[in-house]
Amino acid sequence: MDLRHLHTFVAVAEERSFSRAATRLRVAQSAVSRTVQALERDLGRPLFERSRHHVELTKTGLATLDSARAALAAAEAVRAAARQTCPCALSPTP
Amino acid sequence: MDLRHLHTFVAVAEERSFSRAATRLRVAQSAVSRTVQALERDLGRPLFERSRHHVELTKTGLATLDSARAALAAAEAVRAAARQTCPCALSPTP
DNA sequence: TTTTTTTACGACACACGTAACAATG
DNA sequence: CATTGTTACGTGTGTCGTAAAAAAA
Repeated sequence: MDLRHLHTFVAVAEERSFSRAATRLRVAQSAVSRTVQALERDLGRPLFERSRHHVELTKTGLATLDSARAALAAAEAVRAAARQTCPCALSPTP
Repeated sequence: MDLRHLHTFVAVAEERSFSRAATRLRVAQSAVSRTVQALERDLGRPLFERSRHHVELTKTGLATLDSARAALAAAEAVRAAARQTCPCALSPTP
């Protein structure tokens, strides 16, 4: 499980398009395709129904989307928690 | 930000030792050391106070630990949500 | 000396971009 | 023909394990 995978998954789900997601993420379409494949392999379920000209979420994709967003938010929260400590922190334990 | 980094961080924090964390995670100590370094570099803050014979959390490390656990749990929740859909799911949209 | 963390080195896996393919409208 | 998603290939970055180094009890 990789946060980058989830980020890509959410982008494709929101854009309903691999190519638009690629544009948004500023990577090549092939990278998006492979990343989603990797996540689907990891979860053991297809996340999208690829019909040549439009992309649709599977049931699994739909059920997973919210928790994927939550996981990304949780990761952001980690960064926020670290930043929240005093500007340039060591803890001298005085 | 990488979930593997967080996993390693939590292990070291719980064991208060790089070497015991390495044993628990079944990797070499050097890998643990480098992974924690990478996370600290990513967050821009030291997470541990290394005194040769014992490891202690910095303020940042302490403030970050809970959210790190939460992020790992959120990632697990993604997997659970995917598994929760019917045994071997496609969505035939009938 | 034993135990701890860090650094150097070589090997392997993963992800990227470019480019070529396949398929639909 | 234009657009969309996938696959092939070469390249670079990251991570691993082993091994050596540095420091303290």
